[in-house]
Amino acid sequence: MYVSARADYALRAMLAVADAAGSTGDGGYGGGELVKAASLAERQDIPLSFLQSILLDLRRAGLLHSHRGTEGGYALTRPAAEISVGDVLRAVGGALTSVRGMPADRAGYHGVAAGLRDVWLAVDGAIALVVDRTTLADLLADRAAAS
Amino acid sequence: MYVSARADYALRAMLAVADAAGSTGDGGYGGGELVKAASLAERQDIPLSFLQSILLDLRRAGLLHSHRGTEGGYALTRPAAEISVGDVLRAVGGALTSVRGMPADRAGYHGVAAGLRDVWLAVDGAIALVVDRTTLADLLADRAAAS
DNA sequence: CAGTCTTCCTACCAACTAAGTAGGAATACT
DNA sequence: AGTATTCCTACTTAGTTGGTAGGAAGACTG
Repeated sequence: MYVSARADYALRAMLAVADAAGSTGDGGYGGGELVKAASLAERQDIPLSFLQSILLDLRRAGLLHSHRGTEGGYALTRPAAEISVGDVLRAVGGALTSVRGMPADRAGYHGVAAGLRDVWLAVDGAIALVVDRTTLADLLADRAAAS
Repeated sequence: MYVSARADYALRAMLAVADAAGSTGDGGYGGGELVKAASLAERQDIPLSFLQSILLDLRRAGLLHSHRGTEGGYALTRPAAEISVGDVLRAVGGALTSVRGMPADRAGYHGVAAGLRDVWLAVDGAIALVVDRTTLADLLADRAAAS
């Protein structure tokens, strides 16, 4: 699996949003707790203008809610426990497994290589199992337990 | 997981070598059954000169044995049942999982994102389980069963 | 209503990687 | 000697990724 900078930043930003809002005690989910893009960029060392285009993807995917203006910012649309790592990856990246730039399920093998398609599908399923099982809340809890 | 053209071609070439030698009845493993690069290229629609650089990788990784000259060609160094898909992928591609171009185990997260590293390691393990369990012989057998 | 803050959106640039090509040197057989 | 084939290096080309610039649109304050 290849994790692009875009996907990596997206996850870190989502975690930072969940953490900032969650510190108020409502489990990371509350309409009033908006976090500014500049604050996220600073806390996770992400170039601001690049981050903004990523936040746009996340909003279009329905994972974030945004608000403009002086007291604007971003907030989760669902509790952190209901957002999985896979949700975020698919919001910015497309398919989890790709063969030569195309999704794994349209590979087009022939002859002796016909069995490869099933291997890629099995890999895709194995990855999905891991990333869909892990939620943002899990990752934040791990951190709290480790510190 | 991203499967590059190089990795895809490598697997198809290895399968073709195993199949060509295996048709003699010795299970795909015999020093005398050399397959020419041009023959592999034609059977799996791979650009010949590109294939040659891939075969070189496979030879350096110890998966193929080669012989020059008029009756030259390539053969497996081990029976097809002892070569896994993962062996081939690692021969041409490096790490199975990479984050921003670097191996998953040296990610360097801080703050709220610290838990991500464990996610990537879990993904890497899940992929390895699939590709190391599947051998070239398995794939050839699947094809025989399906036809 | 003017001013300020922030998100929103499009277009663009630079660097890198992947994919594929070309040409020749070394080796093995006849 | 001649021919066939692997071997190896260097190069070209096209696409993607990572990142930047500059403004338009909306939201609050006074």
